[in-house]
Amino acid sequence: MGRQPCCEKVGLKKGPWTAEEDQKLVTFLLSHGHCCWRLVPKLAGLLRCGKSCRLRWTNYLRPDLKRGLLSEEEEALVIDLHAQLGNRWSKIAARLPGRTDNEIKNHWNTHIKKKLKKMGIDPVTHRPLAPVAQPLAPLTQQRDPPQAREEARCDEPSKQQASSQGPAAGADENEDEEEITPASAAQPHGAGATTSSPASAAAGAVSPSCSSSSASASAATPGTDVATWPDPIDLFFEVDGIMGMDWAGILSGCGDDAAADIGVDLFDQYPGDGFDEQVWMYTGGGG
DNA sequence: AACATGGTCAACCGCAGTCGC
DNA sequence: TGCGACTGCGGTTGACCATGT
Repeated sequence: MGRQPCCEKVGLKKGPWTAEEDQKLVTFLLSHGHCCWRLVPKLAGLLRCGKSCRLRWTNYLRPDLKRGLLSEEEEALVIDLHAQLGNRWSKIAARLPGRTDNEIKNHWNTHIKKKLKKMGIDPVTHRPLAPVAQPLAPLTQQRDPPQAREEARCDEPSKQQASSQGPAAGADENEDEEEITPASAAQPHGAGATTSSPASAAAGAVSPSCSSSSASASAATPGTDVATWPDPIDLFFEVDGIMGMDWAGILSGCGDDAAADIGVDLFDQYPGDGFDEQVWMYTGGGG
């Protein structure tokens, strides 16, 4: 007994959004907010399903979105959070103001994953890929310093993710929130300040971070020790001279293009007059 | 200059969780 | 308490663009 589709698919448009559709959706949402996504397309005069509208809004039209490449701090944070949370992109995205889960997921799959692999790190487990230069020694031979234990611990969430995401992801939702709360609390959504501090905050206040060099490790997971594994994030940014890239330039050059691509400057239409991003975010969320 | 290949990103699909009746 | 509807999430796909041959 299958579920009903989220909307009547007959006659509904699919595929890339046009500038006109974007404009309709933004105009509607900015003036009405969204009470329930199912009604949005009808009320906004769009031949799309609500789900599609929500996605478009969430991933592309939201005023608080940053566009462009992730900064190195953001990448570091993503790696760090991924080590803790696994593929829970929405959770990770929640720690990066202005970034969407889709964007982070894409960035992970296209950039970070490759870099990690190139470095010989398993992007899933954040551990060295098995039979490379330094095969894992038997546990009894591992003499892991605290730092190594921290990194080893990063394996836990990933393994849960890989093996049994369901229970881990579902039942522990609140626990996760609490666990990482220090980081998230320091980063209200839309704050726009993306620095490395959340990562280190998470690292220090929460569970040991993969990127952190702080020695707070206590409960290493037996069997996951990696004796002399370098800090993955430090290593990551040494690869391909990423550190040397002109991130600021890249970032500054990207934002406008995205808007130009859709042929409409969304927020030219909604100048400061009556438009407050912060307020709008809550308007949209609250319905 | 044309074609082939690879990379990136936006969007869709299906599942799971939550909420209301 | 059970059922159905809605929302959100993560995985996957397909189109577009850039680069290499």
